[in-house]
Amino acid sequence: MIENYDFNKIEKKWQKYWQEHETFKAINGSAKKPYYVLVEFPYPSGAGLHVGHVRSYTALDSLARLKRMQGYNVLYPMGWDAFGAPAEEYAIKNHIHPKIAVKENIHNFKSQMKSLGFSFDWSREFSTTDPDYYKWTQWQFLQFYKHNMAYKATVPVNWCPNCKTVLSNEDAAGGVCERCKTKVVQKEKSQWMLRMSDYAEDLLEGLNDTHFADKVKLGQINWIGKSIGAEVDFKVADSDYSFKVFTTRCDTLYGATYCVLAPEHELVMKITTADKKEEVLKYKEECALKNELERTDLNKDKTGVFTGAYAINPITKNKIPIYISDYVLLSYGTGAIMAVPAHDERDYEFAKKFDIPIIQVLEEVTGTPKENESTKKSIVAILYDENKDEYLTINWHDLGGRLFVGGTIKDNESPLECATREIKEETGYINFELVSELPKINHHYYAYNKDKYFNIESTGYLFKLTNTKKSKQNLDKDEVFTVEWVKKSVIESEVNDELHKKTFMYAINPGPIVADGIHINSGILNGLNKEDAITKMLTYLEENNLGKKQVNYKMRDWIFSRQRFWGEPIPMINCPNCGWVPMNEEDLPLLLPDVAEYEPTDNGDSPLAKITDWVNCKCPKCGAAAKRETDTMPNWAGSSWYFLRFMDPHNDKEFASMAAMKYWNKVNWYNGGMEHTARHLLYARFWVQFLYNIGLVPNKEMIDIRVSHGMVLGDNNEKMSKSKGNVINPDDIVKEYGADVLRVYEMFMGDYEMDAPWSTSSLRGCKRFIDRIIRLKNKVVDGNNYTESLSVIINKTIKKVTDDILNMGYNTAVAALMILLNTYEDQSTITKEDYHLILTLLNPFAPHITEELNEELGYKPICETAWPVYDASKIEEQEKEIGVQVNGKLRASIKVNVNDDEEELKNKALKEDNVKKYVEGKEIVKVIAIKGRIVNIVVK
RNA sequence: GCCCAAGUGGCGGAAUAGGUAGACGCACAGGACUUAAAAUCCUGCGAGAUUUAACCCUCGUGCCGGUUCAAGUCCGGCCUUGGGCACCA
Repeated sequence: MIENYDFNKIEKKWQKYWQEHETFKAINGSAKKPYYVLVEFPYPSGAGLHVGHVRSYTALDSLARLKRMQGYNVLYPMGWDAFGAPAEEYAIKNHIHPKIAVKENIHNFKSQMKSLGFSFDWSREFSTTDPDYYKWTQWQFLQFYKHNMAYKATVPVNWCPNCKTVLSNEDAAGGVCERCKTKVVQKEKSQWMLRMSDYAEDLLEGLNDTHFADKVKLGQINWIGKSIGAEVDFKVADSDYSFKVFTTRCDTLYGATYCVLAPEHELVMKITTADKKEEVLKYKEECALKNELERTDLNKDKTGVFTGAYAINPITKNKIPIYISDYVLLSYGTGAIMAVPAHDERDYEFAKKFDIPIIQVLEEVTGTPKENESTKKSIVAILYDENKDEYLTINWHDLGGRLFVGGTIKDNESPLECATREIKEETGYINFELVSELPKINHHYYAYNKDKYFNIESTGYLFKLTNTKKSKQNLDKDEVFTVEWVKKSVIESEVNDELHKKTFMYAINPGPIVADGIHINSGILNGLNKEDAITKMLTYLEENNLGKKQVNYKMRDWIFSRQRFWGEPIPMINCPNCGWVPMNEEDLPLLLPDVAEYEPTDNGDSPLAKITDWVNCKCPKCGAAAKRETDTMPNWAGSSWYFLRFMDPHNDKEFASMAAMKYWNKVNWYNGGMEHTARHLLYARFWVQFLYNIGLVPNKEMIDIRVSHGMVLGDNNEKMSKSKGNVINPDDIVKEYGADVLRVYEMFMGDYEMDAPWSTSSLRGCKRFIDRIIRLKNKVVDGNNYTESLSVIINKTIKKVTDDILNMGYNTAVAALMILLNTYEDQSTITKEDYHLILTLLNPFAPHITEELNEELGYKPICETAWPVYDASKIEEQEKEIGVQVNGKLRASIKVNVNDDEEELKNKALKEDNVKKYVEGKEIVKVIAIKGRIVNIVVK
């Protein structure tokens, strides 16, 4: 660094100052307004702090510092989410208790964080692995249990037969064991579950009380997976059996041409006819052998078997076949579906394979409906030449562009006859055969030659040319076009008519119609759109006792057991007399034992199961010899409520006092990684809502704003990893460039919410920026006011930086400060106040050097002064330069007063030579003049 | 396959409501200072045509269309990349 500025010394000096003055200590119950800034606490890995951590911690640090200077009592805490697999694996390898490795890692992380000058309130620090903390995690589990929200159930887990261990879904990715690549199998295990699905609707509705980013909300919504639909009763023909199906598309009931039961459905063997028994049994066995991963992996090709039985479609009364297939899951809905192949991807695929009828009951709509339309039926015929890979088109040139053969169906003519006739008449081709009839389309258009609006039902056909022989065309005299064979690409770019475009899409891309439209072949629903038809059908079903409205969710209960050592022990005891008994609350915490072996057991039980003197205990209820639960809690548990503990971290009577939680009220701003916006956030919200319902927290939602940051990638645009050799260690950067430069660079590197690659030369640019800030001191002269000529830009910059920090526009905030610096540098001198201002605005990003320079000016520390307020009246510029366009093209720019009216702007614009050049000799059709923005002159 | 996000100079990225595209920074080039280098300062920097020069002109925000006086921004379709989900009826 330049001159006498040793940034290492300066940074240490101010970090010491903040520590000694408890500058960042949050005070519970302070009269100041509370503001709670939270960034996800890290897992303290052995690799140390990542430059990605620095990005989000700096961003929220700038927010915390700004809010503090605005007079808020800011809580910006930090802690450690230290349970989890890596520490456990390290322990297995080295026979060291994971808590020792965790302690070292925390120490390392903390000193790294301190070197970066984050304004955390370290007095509130804790780790999820502290007994004082996990005591309360266990206590809360007991509350779940006591309110019948925790229960044991047998569920399948991923099991590696080679490692003899239970695998998480992440470790079993792709159906093979992460470590030994052995095929993972499913194994049934009894596990603790939390009744999270009971909260599905609350978790969905609760989103309305939050200000999460839209994409975060969407993630929550998708995970919960609510679908509103109907449960419809289907009778089995010639029997007393019936079954229910769940459907979100009861409007397509007229198109239901078969039913499918899950192979495990209890009705399957009861309805299967004698001749099909063997085949059905065989299929059921095949399915039972597949694990879930295989069942979903094999989704390329549909499989299934006909049961021999038929169901009665409750609305058409038609007999439709009942199949079994593993594409229907027993665990969702009723384990049975009605299949509508015309309007569902999976049903379409299945029907094609098993040759089941496909009935279209909904037409897509193209064009715009108008009043007083005439109706008619017509065709669009696409003729394909396999040899040339080309399609036959009719080019109307300026009259109507490129189209396929089309025409109106005459009386006493079928659509197919019409299509055949039209191809012959319009193009002369006579030898072709039908490939497929395409779905019908409801099309609205305007016919110029007849000056009339039409609403037509168009049927599409795809034909294949068999030979190129032609007869004479038979054309009306207004049919002036050329017949052209063209490639697919030409059609995609030149056929603009919506009807013909869509017909072509159906031809080359056959499949079900899942879009909205209007119903056909649908009795009482004909003419209705999807939404109205669903409503009408629901009413009809309910009135006729055929079914009812039903809501389903994808979200399941939370599997809460892990067969692992390094997690919170689940405080439950299994007594031979009393069954599962919760531990007494006063006996918590249930500590993890101090042992030296952490290998999982051969049967998949947690390593804790081997520690007999830990396992064996007395039943709290009857005193009999009993055994502890040996499973531990998932990593998600401790992180589901840590933000509450930060509000009152040293409380030994409660997990946090109601008074403390009421004071802080909510986490105002919560930042974390994209990968946690779905599950962690959902678990945390579920946990909070439960605590709220039993009266232990003040709000149903304890997090107000949630945003997520982008990753810092390596300079090769790939994720940083040791193996790719693109890892940047923040320590190295702090040592060479200083914490302030690193912080400013990470804020400046790009859009905060997006991934951004590391660039060391860009980092150097930020060093230059800081150096220039230091050198700027040479221009400072006495003066307690802003330099008058700088007033506008100063006030603008205050506004920009303030707004940007509050809206995550960190990169543009830094850019605004660079612009201010450039302007300062153009001056021969600046006042102390000018200088103090830029230091203050830069302080949230570069807190050390700005404090140092500010101290040299003789001001009191920035962290103890108020954030500057801009003067709105000084921001408005009276004079402005705006563009002048002629026919939408920029031709000049003019200086205007912001209050100039339309007439004034027009006059000024027309005085410009270059504007005159384009206007002269032409008629001015229209002038669009918008105050202080733009003038556009339209000429003819 | 479905859902979401993104695609703008050599690069990272700007562009509150559709209103002068390319702010700010990097890299690069030329110049100043220096014996020299580094550092620093000044100038230029989307592509192309034209010109002594300036102005000016044409094109340009992944591709093809559309709406509009005006489109990076809105609408329809397509392509590519990244992320999430995985037969959820």
